[in-house]
Amino acid sequence: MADDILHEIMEQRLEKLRELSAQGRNPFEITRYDRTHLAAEIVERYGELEGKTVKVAGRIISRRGQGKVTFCHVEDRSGRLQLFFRFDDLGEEAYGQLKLMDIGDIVGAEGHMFTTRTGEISVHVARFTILAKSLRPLPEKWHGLKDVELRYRQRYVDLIVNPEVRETFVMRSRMVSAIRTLLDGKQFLEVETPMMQAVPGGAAARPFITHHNALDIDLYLRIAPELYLKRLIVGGFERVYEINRNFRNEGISTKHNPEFTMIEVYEAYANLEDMMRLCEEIFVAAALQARGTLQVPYQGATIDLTPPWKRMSLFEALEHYGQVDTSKLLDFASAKRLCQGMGVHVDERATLSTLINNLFEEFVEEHLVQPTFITDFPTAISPLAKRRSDNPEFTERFEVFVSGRELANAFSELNDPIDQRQRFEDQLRDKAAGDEEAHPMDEDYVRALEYGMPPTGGLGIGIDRLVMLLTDSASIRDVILFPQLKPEKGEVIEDEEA
RNA sequence: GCGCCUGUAGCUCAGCUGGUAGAGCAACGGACUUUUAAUCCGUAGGUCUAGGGUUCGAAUCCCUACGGGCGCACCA
Repeated sequence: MADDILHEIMEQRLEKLRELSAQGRNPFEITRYDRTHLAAEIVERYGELEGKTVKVAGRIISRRGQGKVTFCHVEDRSGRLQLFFRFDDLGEEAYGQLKLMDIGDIVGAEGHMFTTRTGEISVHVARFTILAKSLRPLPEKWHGLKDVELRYRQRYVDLIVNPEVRETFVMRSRMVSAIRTLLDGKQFLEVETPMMQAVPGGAAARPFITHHNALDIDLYLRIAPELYLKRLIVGGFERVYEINRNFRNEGISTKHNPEFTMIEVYEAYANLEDMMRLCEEIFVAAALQARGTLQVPYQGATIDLTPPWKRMSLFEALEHYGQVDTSKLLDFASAKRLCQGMGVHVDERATLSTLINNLFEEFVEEHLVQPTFITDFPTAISPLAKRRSDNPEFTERFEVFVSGRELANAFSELNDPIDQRQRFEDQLRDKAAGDEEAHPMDEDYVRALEYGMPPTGGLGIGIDRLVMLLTDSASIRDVILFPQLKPEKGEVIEDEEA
């Protein structure tokens, strides 16, 4: 806050800034600096650069002064490099400038390449310029920034001082890029569909509500792009995908952030089998990009992503791991009795879906460490999936579990408009019975299906969870740059309208 | 929403059954012309998250609030 009393350290640094300005060297007036090399390039190509002059720029992250000679490390996006300053070379005035430079400052330096006595590749600085003054002290170099609250709130500091954090987000970006490359190569089209929707569909979740003033209507932040992407299949795109945020107004945990990133892929003339192969391919592409191997360490275990992955139906899994009598799981009343009989928690708001989910979490999930397709979900909990032709009580659907966690969900898409309308109506009955997350009716979506949608396979993968897996991160907050936290004091905007 | 843990200097942490706050790093001053967690000497730095209470006396014990972590519930 501007009215806070400035701390002593900041006051000292402001004084240095004033001194620089007085010398006509106000760093904040500088607009560019021409680098010749990045730090990592220099180290890599030292053989040809030795003795040559280079210009580098970055943040000063350490300093070892030794009287008439000073060593610093400067860090740019590629890595770090040592700078060597010597009184005899720089002269009194330039060497004296070092007094005005602090750890954290952004500096440009020019000089020839050499190796110090201890063998470190360094720039023998002939000229340097402070390009931006850092007024706040950085956390300590040795222990870094550990306070998780500060790490999430001030991610910029976390990124400066904790290199593995930077590495995680670089890997995230490269994984997403690898997925795009894979899909683009298969002639999928990346599209963008509405974030603000009048009917929040495509998943079972509570939405965020927002308001459009000019139209004077409430809109919902999307909980999934699914129904719009399938409209595009109707429209003839045949292969589409979207990588973007979904918003769900639910609890926050190590596995849940209110906004999270999903990829959804739809392919016409493809079915569940095709989605299984595509899912495996996407995981493989991301893993090879991020780790260069399909044997990935996760929280002490080793996950083998080599296809083909294990397959097991939902009910097989319940019978196998929990000795659950799955014949009782086709309607709510008997499922409820079964759960009560087995001592499994039955919430007041429980639905058939949540009961099956509870049983699954209780008995099965923890066992699914290696990647596994769980298939054949009941139709009652899969309102957008096509029925199995051999048993209409079940759908052609799978979810992927790795390390006890759901990472993907896919089905052969329901393209029969008559059945789809019926399923929505069933959902409306659930809603009337108190299921807040029952899928709403979407008349326009049914209308789209009435024009005819080819048989289509669809796949959704939670990108954040995939990144967690491939970066060995325990919390979703470690793979989201700015995870949702309660606002800091003074950060809440007071409602000034009315 | 519930339970457990947690909040001390810019950062990382000590501070025992209550006696009014300490280290390392960072900072500031000094020495040091190839260091790398540089070293050595010196200096400064705190409404102990906030507000109540108990007490002669509270960072410490109690209550409340706020923030954060983990687990549960909800969900992906």
